[in-house]
Amino acid sequence: MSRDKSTIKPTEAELTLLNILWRMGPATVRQIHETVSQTQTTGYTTVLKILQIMHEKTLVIRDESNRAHVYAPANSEMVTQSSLLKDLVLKAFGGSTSKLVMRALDNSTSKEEIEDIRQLLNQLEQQS
Amino acid sequence: MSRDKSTIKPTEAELTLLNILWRMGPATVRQIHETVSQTQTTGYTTVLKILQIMHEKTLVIRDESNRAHVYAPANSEMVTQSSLLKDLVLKAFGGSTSKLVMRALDNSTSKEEIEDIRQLLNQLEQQS
DNA sequence: AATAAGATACGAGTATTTTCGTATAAAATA
DNA sequence: TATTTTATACGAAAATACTCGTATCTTATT
Repeated sequence: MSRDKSTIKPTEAELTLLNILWRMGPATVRQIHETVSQTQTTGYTTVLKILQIMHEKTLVIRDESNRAHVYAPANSEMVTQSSLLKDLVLKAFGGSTSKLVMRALDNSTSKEEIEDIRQLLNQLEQQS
Repeated sequence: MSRDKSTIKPTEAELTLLNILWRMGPATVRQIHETVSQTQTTGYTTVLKILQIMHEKTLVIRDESNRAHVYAPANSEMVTQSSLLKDLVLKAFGGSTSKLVMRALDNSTSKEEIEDIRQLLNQLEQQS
């Protein structure tokens, strides 16, 4: 049961930091650590280390021109979300995106959300 | 960055075996291993061990009345898919299911799929 | 200039997941 | 009955992910 190394799938800890970077924009380790600390107790050097690993994996880029390096996501939130969805579609939905979509929708979905999705479906139909 | 132990989220290897069980129905280790071997090279005792761990975690149930135990999923494919989606919504879509749905849909979605989803939306609207 | 504060690098410990070899028991077969 | 085949259990190694302490360097402060 080997893993696919071609896909750059962030681990959970990495995804936590990516989420912060998408919200904050480029940030130093200190800034990121402060934000993480609002919801978790994680050491400063732990955050630093994970960012260094993410840099090796090219999940983030960094500006080293100043002493405190400034980290930024290598890929947009959109691209990463799509990648994570693609992975889940393959591993849990037999490759069928529509099955995933239909499973995601349930009676907790609001009228507004339903309307938003309808509009997107209309747009997609026009394009094809 | 600790993990949530309350949620029973299968690991990747575990999900692989669950997929097989959902397709095959209840099966022995040997049967499961044979199926796994069609796409991967994994030892017999590796599959056995993972099933034993899954049994401890109650991801599967098993019938021990015969020498060769018969394993079956503890939860339906539907329940597990929903659980995995919920997890992804929280960790990568800020808790918004509609954002996930809209990201999942793109111009590779076929007309048939679009129509299927439309019908589901109609049904949901009626219920609420 | 000396000291303190703040930064990165890096090794290594811990936890989790995946892997498989070996021991042992039960059943089939010779 | 003896032997071979086929099971499970279990320990532990290997791979991956997460955590942090300490060394070292740079900048700021006294």
